[in-house]
Amino acid sequence: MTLKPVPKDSPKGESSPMYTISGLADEFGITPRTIRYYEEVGLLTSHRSTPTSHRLYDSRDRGRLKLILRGKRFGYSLAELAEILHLYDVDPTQKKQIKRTLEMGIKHLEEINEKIEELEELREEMIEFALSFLEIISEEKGDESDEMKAFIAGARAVVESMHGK
Amino acid sequence: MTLKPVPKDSPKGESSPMYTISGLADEFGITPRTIRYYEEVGLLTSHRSTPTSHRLYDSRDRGRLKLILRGKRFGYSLAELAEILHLYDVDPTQKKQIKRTLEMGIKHLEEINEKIEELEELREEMIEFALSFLEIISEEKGDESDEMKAFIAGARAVVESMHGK
DNA sequence: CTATAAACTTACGTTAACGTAAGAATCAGT
DNA sequence: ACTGATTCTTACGTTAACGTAAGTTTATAG
Ligand SMILES: [Zn+2]
Ligand SMILES: [Zn+2]
Ligand SMILES: [Zn+2]
Ligand SMILES: [Zn+2]
Repeated sequence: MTLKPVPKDSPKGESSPMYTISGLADEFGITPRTIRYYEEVGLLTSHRSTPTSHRLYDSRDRGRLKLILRGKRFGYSLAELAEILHLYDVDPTQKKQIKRTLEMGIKHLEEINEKIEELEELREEMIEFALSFLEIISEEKGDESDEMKAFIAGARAVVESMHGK
Repeated sequence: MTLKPVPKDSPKGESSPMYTISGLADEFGITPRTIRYYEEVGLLTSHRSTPTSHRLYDSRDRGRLKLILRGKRFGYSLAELAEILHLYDVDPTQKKQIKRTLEMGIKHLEEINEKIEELEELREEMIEFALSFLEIISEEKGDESDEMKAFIAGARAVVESMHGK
């Protein structure tokens, strides 16, 4: 009988969970190269026992990576993300940085609010269009099969349920 | 006295408003090159009197451009946008395309819904962080000027007002 | 009609964000 | 200690989405 397999991403002696580079890559559907690149441009950090050993990541690094990937999905460039994530790096005891950090943070929050509003507008537009599309093809009722009619009715129900939030 | 200046983007004899390429570019804060590029890759169309004359755009083209730019701001690639905007090109009398078009449209709508949820999560995370940040610097009350105190109070009010939607 | 201003085509240049390949080093299991 | 799987560094390659420059053509105002 072999030893209980230790979870690959939680090396034994450690107190907090640690992640390998390919562990994170697999989890987030990216490649190790991407993670190394983020470190290369100063967006992410890793921890090594010796300067030549393999990279390890703690849950804080993991959270930061998650934020980076999330930001990317909303069209932020890595440069913008570096600016935004700066908020998470500031030492709250350094009075000098506080004001600017808060200003930037609030500015970014307002940008996010605008983005949410715009996304909701986009959804509304698409919904309006889909509904008018459904309207048009319903008026052309003729050689439509029962299956097609059912499909159209189903589609209309789905779209309607999204309408008005 | 000169003639009443005709709006640059509404050539005289036309019934519906027409836009020039730089008119649209200025309006949306992009360059003519970008608009030509979108046409080059088949995302946008223009209308010309002769094959060599200047490009003109109607309000439908303008709306489409607006959608493209909006999509870009949410991280969609031009290829993805081409797929999404396909919904607007389909002939509703072509039974064959209807089903697939509706399926794609609903799929994209669901993606947008997920994006909105994710964006709201991101906002909540940032708000939580900002609040804890404000908490920390408030506990270190010592050599803070009145101006700084007021600033911090103001920031907290702003962030609080965003909290919980 | 002429002179600018805009727009056109063509084509090469640029940048961000990785991909990919090669060879060396490190780690994990036996 | 051996071995196969991972990871490492280095470095050149790639792609999307335009930027930019040059020379030409088309529109518009006087
Ligand atoms: Zn860390
Ligand atoms: Zn509506
Ligand atoms: Zn048109
Ligand atoms: Zn909360």
